[in-house]
Amino acid sequence: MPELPETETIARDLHAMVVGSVVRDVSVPRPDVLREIAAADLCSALSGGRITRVWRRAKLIVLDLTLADRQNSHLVVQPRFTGGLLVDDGTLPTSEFAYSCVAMSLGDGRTLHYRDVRRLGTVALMPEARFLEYSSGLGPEPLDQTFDATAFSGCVRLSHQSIKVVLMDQRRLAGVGNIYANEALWRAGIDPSREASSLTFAEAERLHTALRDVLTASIAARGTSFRDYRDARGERGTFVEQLAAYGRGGEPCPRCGRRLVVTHAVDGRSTVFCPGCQF
DNA sequence: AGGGGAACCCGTACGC
DNA sequence: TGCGTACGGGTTCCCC
Repeated sequence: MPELPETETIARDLHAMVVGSVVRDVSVPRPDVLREIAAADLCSALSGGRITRVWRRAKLIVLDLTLADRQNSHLVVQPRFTGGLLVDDGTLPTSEFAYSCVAMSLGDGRTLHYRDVRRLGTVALMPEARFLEYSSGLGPEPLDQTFDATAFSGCVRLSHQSIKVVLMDQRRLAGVGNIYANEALWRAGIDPSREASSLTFAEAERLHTALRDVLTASIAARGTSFRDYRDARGERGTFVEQLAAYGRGGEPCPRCGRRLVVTHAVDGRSTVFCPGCQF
């Protein structure tokens, strides 16, 4: 379940590890993870390409490539629940790659794997124009310098849906999933089931700060490893220790001591909130 | 238009 | 014990 902080961690690590590398050849043991391109076309397109940057957009890991035909293209990886990118320098046990879906051998002998146990994650190769079109369908980045409380209020308070659903709507706001929606709402003291348009500007301002704070703190802790998530080195993030609400249903609220409630009534997903101090 | 529901996939947990 | 089945989870697509 990598959301923004986990994806950011993977992208930063991976950038340091593979930027400048040339892709030698590609195999696709499980082609059903591919989108927008067939396996044979992916292999021929990537071979001889150079990785110029690895970065994050929303919950996506984006590998910028200059291909052998000099076209700029983007390998867009969406890990969903169990997907991840792993670099094998020859020292990792082969059991780690039992679920490899796409394997790219690099010029220096290492191999970059997209690994995904349940294969709900996806990998797509997008030419520049297609990537821009795709990215433009996603909302603004919550940690962008220019994304202030006014901008946040603007993209959130127009909706008649619940504020939690709106926070997780990738077209309105990029990168927020169930964990950080729950946490931000707890930090801001706002009931997840509130209609988004009912928030005052002051409440939106509070939620904006809470969201940015929780995302920033989680990136500093290298993300939340709740179940499956591992970073590009196969290691867990430690932010799970700092979660106040998510995964803590039934425990006392760290702020007011009332018992945290779990409900599925808001959006069919697990929602945890404090009935004592979230209004 | 915007919202609801199904499909995607398989390890895990649970029931018999 | 061994088999069968329900479940979860984000995004996309289809339909209303």
